[in-house]
Amino acid sequence: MNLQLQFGERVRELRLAKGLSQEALAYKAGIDRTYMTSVENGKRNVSIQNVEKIITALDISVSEFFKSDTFKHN
Amino acid sequence: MNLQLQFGERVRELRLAKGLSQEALAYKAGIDRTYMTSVENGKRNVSIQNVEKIITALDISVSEFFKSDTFKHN
DNA sequence: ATGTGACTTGTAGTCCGTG
DNA sequence: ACACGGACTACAAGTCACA
Repeated sequence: MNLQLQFGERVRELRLAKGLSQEALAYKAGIDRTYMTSVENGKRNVSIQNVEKIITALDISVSEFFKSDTFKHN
Repeated sequence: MNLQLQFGERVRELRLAKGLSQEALAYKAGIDRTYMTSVENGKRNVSIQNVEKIITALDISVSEFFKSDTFKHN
């Protein structure tokens, strides 16, 4: 069960690429700052609604978000 | 909030392509049969761990699962 | 600006049925 | 085979004090 971890890593990667702080991204996504921290660190079993909020806040499509090699292995 | 709906549709699409029943897929994924029904119908805010379980049961990578045009719009 | 532990409330997810 | 409902338990959502 590590999609949870991979998701967090990918969020961090894209967030940093955009030069945003966790706080700024959390605000954009409409979720709590400390919640964003634990999501990025793979500590939360995020729901698909929050997944959508976060991906949207990253200004990327769901398809692009999961295009990374990280998600290519079964 | 419609990633939830799109996810369900995509699950159904791939499940039917594999000729599986909801019951068979649910069993493979290790989740409840009645739950799979409501997931496919977009009625549930699925957690990322169950997303992973379902995608894995479909014998597809996460990246391939979300490659569909359904997930390309922001 | 990031991370953690602890906590309450709402709902995810299960299990029993029905048509 | 699929969809739905009621009753239940497990756990995610959401927030806070603190470092």
